[in-house]
Amino acid sequence: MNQRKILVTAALPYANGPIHLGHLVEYIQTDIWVRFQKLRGHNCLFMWADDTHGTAIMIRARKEGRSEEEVIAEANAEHQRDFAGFQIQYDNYGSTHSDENKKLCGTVWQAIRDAGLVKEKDVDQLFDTEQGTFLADRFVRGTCPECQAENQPGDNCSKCGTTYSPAELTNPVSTLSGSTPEIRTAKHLFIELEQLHGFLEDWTQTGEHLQPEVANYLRGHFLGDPQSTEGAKPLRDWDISRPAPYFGFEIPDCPGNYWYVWFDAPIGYIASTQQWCERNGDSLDNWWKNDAAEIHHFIGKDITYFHTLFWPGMLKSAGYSLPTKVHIHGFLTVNGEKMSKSVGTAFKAKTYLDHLPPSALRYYYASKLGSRLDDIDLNFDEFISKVNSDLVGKVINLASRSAKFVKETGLSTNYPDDGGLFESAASAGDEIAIAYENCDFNKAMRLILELADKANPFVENAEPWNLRKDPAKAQELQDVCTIALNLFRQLVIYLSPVLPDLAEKTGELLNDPLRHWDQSQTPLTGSSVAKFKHMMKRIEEKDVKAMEEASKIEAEQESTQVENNAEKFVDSEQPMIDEPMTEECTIEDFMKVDLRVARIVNAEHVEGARKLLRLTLSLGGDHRKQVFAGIKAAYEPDQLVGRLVVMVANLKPRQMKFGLSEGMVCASGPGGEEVFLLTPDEGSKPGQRVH
RNA sequence: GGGGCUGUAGCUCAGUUGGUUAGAGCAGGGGACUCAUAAUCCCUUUGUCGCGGGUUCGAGUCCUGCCAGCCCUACCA
Repeated sequence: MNQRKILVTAALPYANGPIHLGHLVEYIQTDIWVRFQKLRGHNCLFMWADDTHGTAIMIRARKEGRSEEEVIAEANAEHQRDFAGFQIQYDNYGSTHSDENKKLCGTVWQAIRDAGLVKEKDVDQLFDTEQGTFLADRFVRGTCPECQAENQPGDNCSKCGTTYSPAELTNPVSTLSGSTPEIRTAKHLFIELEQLHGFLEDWTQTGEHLQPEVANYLRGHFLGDPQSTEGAKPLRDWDISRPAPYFGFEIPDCPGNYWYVWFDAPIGYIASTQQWCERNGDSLDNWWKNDAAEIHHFIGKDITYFHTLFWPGMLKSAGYSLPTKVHIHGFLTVNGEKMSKSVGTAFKAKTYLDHLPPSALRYYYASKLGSRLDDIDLNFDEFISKVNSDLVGKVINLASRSAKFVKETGLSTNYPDDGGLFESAASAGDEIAIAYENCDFNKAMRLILELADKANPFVENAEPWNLRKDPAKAQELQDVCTIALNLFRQLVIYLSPVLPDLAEKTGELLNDPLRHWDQSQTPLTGSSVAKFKHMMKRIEEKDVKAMEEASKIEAEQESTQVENNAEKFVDSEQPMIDEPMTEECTIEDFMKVDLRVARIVNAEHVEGARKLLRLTLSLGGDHRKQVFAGIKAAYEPDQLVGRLVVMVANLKPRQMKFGLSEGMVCASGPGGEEVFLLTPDEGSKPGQRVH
């Protein structure tokens, strides 16, 4: 067999959230396919990375008060932890926020420029003045201009279905700050994809690279049919830039503008490969500019057009290899329903692993996954019965019912006559391999289980438990068990892309590691047999219930947080109207004000004062400040003693009627009873400066 | 609104270029066995192939209309 060079990618997980069982459909599918190719002896690489750019990450970092780099580093670690937990094995895990990626983006960009595909257009977009950012549609809500329904999303009305641009909304509100955004015009860069129409028509419609329903979808929706009466439809220009602020890479020849996340994300596939090449002394062109190397992308149907139109267009323009195949899968439903975070059916990878073994899900997905785009359903009753009856009851049962009879003797030195069982299972290998190759994993599993269904009756008829009672039949007993264990081993080799763990344990049991598909074609003889240990536990309903329960609790906790956030979003605009924004100041201006954390060590009423309390503030050590604060109506002195506040420490002391005030305590609110002191978060210490 | 995909036994699905009485696993029923993680083996019940038209000697399979579900609908991802 010729050794193929195969480069595989899965969609890049977005660094803004945890991995859940829906993601894992794809990642497990990809991993199985990669493991299968490696098992067949091909030179196969799985190149992967986190997708790190875009508004969502930027907003999240702001909310959490840390840098984007911190957010994505944490996500990266969590993601890789989850993948390890599910035995997903990749050759490199990079990040789209890497030097390699930045450079490659520049190269691809230049090529696209040189090809004359880039043009500039002005775009009207809503701008959140409070957050200082342009708003993507999903960060805007407002009243539908058509039917007046309130609180509608930025792109179309959920009541009447009208589509519009966010700028057309009546009373638009930014969901980030609750403020009213204004329309601003900004320059955007576009790629004129239509110039590549002919190429994309050819590439998508050859039938080689895409599943037929995907090709139909693209033709029906984007490309049009040149043969039809309506003819081809022009492809729209692709808006490839975002004005600052944006978390991403700044476009070198267009300062102040950044590549849209979907531009740099797929280039991350190449960047990840480059990291691998540098580590392993290989050249990038060997993989991405080499007709002898195949490139396979695994993605979900939601990101079809990025990978089947824009991406091939980019690759073509930049002179890289085009995808050999884009494998597109459907979504996961849970017990027949769409996954839902709020109901708690979007099970996190970690939650699953806390209660259930990874192999079970890997096998269950494999038994459901086909080469088409149908959604697959995770039904827990079926999950339990499939794993238990197929794997434990049928496959592993072969070993557990025969291994201990040959623990002393090992396997027979010559493979006995098994009535052609091994031979016919060996020849079924080709069909199973084809099913794997075509991503028809469900078919592969069906074929393998058919073999198991033939192996068990063999043991049944041979009755090794009776043979062992008669010392004269020792040889026969060893032969029967040699056959049973070889049939078992053969099944495990076929299953090993799905169940690497089982393959490992089987290798140990029979003292012969399973490394290559071809080992399924020759019986193993004369090998010693180790003491049999359970290779996989039956799934118990209580474990599934425990996981469901844990997930529900997580969902409830999160939804409380979301509600709290939602309240912020309906905030009144009144404060901003009452006190409009002051003029811009520089960082230097700000730094003149020395804000410090202080502890109120004493608070008392001031005789004769209507509004003031006398506070004694400690900045640590002997540093004390006396401050008269106009908060008498809002706070009782007793409530204040001991708590931390923020004060202006270098304010010029001011002689007041009742004494010298040596600073100010920070508070918000219009005054009177509505005064709210600022409180530093736990952990801050008196005397620390606020930056 | 437009488009894609799906609809076969209680459940999950196979059904190749249209060709005899439509299949498998699980679940259900009956029996056997006891080596094995209450595992295994044998036998067995179940279908208006979403609905209605059409093409054909013949349709689960092709065409068409309808119904239902899922998904997509480009400066949203």
